[in-house]
Amino acid sequence: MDTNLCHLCEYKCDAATRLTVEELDMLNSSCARVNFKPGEIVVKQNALSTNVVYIKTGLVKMHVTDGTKEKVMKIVKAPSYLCLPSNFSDRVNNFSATALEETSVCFFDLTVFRNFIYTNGDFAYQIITDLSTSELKNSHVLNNNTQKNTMGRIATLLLYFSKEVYSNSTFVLPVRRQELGEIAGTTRESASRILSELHNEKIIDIDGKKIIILNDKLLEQISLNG
Amino acid sequence: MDTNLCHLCEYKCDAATRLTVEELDMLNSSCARVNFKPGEIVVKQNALSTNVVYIKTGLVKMHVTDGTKEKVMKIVKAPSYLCLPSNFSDRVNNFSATALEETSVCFFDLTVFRNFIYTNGDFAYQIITDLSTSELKNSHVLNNNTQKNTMGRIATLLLYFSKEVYSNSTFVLPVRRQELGEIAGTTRESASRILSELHNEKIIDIDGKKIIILNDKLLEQISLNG
DNA sequence: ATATTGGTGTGATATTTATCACATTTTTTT
DNA sequence: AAAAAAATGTGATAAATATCACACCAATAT
Repeated sequence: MDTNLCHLCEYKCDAATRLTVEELDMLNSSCARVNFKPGEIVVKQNALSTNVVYIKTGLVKMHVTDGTKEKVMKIVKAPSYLCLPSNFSDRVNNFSATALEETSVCFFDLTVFRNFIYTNGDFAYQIITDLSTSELKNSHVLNNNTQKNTMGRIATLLLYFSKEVYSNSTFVLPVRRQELGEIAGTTRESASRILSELHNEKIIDIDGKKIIILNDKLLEQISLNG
Repeated sequence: MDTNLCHLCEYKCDAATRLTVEELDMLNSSCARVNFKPGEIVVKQNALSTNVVYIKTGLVKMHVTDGTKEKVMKIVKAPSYLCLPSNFSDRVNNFSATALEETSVCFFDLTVFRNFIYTNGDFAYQIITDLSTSELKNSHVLNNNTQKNTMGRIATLLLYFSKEVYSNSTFVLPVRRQELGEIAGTTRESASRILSELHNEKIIDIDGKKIIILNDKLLEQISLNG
């Protein structure tokens, strides 16, 4: 049996569960499935945004560059759409997306997807809910990045990986120190130094990219900032 | 003639122009129109988000507080919806909104509004476009706030007021220095100092809250950051 | 009109963070 | 396995920004 059919997909997003079997078959015939390895580019900034990009499994970072500096806007965990705002506004990708782990992606035809919004109110409503949730998450990122000191931001990031991504107090960082800094809005050196500090204070254990959170309470405290 | 009818409204948003006369009449009967003076609170953080809030004219700031610090997330200029993401996700206002200038607001019943999404694909599509555009704008704010130094952020803000809000190289700041700092993610003192510096370098002229941009090119340059 | 309050500008200083430099470790290539 | 390249940790220093302090001005209340 070919499990590569949209209506049999076990990674359907909330919106897709609102589609009829016929609609899912239409979606299916416009769907290209691609797997990416860590480091591979899924979406390229400034390219035309002609496909809806949906990650079924895996983890990616969304990032922008202005030519010199590289800023990681956010980490996106599957299942999730990657570029809906670009799809529906200026049709140009505002960010690049790079896989941090083995990631499986579906590319859908934008026209097919767009028609569902017109013809299936349930689907449209769910997309609106998704966009809304995503925008609020972004706001928290903004708040996190502008109101906290560097250690608070790194702490928040470690907790995010531990709780949201890996659901484990032990995990392997999917990024190197340089990128950790870019995500937290600081430098490689500062990121490294702060990990050391957290280690010295016995809040985390470090072995290369492997992190063990020893004192969750305290890390939460630091994350909320001081 | 009663011009206080939605279908006669001259400040209709893009989405509302997709509604039929009948739908606009439904909207109208669920609409409460309120005017706010500068400093008055339009929407309160943590209150239930049971209304769609649409600003027809005026200017507001969206802000959050964690109990101690006050962070201005963004300035929103009419015409615009204020809280769609809160309306459609957790139904609790994630931000407060405070009028910066005389602002006229329509409060719509969320249920009526939500029904239009199910029944009018054109309307739904436009809301999705609006949310998308708004999310991308937020991303730029994030980028602006995390990648630029303080002077760059203040310069960006002055250019925003000049170009986006007042369409004039001379304008009256709708906020005091304290708030200018909060928007730019810095302190009152730093904001004040940077205005002085820009003045000393003959890039702007200052008379209290009145600002004249003298060297637009250079201010753009600073905004892009150095 | 005077007193009180809130807003502002600016110096002095402390704190935070970035930058530079380089030794060390880890990973990749040949 | 050896060599080369990339990533990391950490000290020393510089730069940016916040904090504290206080004088001054403007608006508002008494």
